[in-house]
Amino acid sequence: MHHEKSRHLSPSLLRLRQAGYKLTEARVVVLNAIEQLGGHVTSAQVLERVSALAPNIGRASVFRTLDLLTRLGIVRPTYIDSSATPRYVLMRDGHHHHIICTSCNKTIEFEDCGLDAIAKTLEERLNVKLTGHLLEFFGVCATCQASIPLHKEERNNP
Amino acid sequence: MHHEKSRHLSPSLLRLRQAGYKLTEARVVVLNAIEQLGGHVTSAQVLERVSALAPNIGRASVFRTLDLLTRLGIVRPTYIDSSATPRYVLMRDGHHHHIICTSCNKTIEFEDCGLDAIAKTLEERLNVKLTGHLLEFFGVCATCQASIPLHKEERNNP
DNA sequence: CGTTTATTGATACTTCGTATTAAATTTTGT
DNA sequence: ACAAAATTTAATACGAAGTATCAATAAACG
Ligand SMILES: [Mn+2]
Ligand SMILES: [Mn+2]
Ligand SMILES: [Zn+2]
Ligand SMILES: [Zn+2]
Repeated sequence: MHHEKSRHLSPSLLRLRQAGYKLTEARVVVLNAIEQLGGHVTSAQVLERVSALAPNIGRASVFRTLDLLTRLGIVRPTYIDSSATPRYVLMRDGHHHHIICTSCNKTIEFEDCGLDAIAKTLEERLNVKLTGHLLEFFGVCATCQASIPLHKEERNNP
Repeated sequence: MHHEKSRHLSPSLLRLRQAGYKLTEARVVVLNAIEQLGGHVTSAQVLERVSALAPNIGRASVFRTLDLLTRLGIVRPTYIDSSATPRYVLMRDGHHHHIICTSCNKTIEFEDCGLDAIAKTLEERLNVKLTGHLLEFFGVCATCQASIPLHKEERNNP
């Protein structure tokens, strides 16, 4: 990470630097890993990919970086299936929206959210400064609706 | 949990039973714990409260129940501060909305969300059946805006 | 009641994330 | 380009959160 030109930095790296954090190899590689993997990624996936890209990077640094990225709103942890470990998802321009199928745990991303109006209202009403949001819908995807009921809750309703 | 009358059941317990699950002591007590605690609660808090209410209930049952409640959409895990363990929040009628202050991690709940329109659109466009949603805004609360900048990102911007 | 079946409690275990600290890197200023 | 100052890191050992297992129990339902 020696003497790199700032015009070649990804938006995320730029934000990191503008927030006053050093642009270290660990941070750059973690971000690369997340971007390469795409979508919702677990820390385990990030760890694996990072050590493929740069085996020297320590496990603690990966967790530290995930934490930092979260605090800066670059990334957001989300709970998809079991009560286990979170999935991290890149926040594009402060926005992220998806639907989680409660039957198969598939996530469906979508782009449009009419949230700017509400955001503005909240900012005025509560005196807060909003920088991003996560919107999750829960429900049953088309495939799962079509398939034979697999789940007890559906079995018992004839 | 013997022979209880269904008219005295909380909405959550009703949902549990209508989904075909047995109304066990562990489940009832975990739900009581969550409702007593209120707001965003960690599994540790639930464990503690549960063992105060009914010391015989095993730790695994608490986690199993949190899992089940999540799958049924009665409760939703949310990530507030560190990258550690999730906080569970009760979904009231399928809705939950809050603002998380990225500076002090305080959460501000709010009621109104104009999401029914978008929900309907998505249902039609994607053929999904939606049952609930979580909406989180990120930003800086009034108090933190007023206070002297504590964070590096602010220190470095004169 | 008694039968059927889901669920539990106890415990041992795995795994994820963290604390610690000396060493290495990044930044900045000359 | 270089060195000083400050942050960040890698390595490792550690702790705590959640899980697998399974015999024992309790809910549901007639
Ligand atoms: Mn949006
Ligand atoms: Mn809502
Ligand atoms: Zn599905
Ligand atoms: Zn705040």
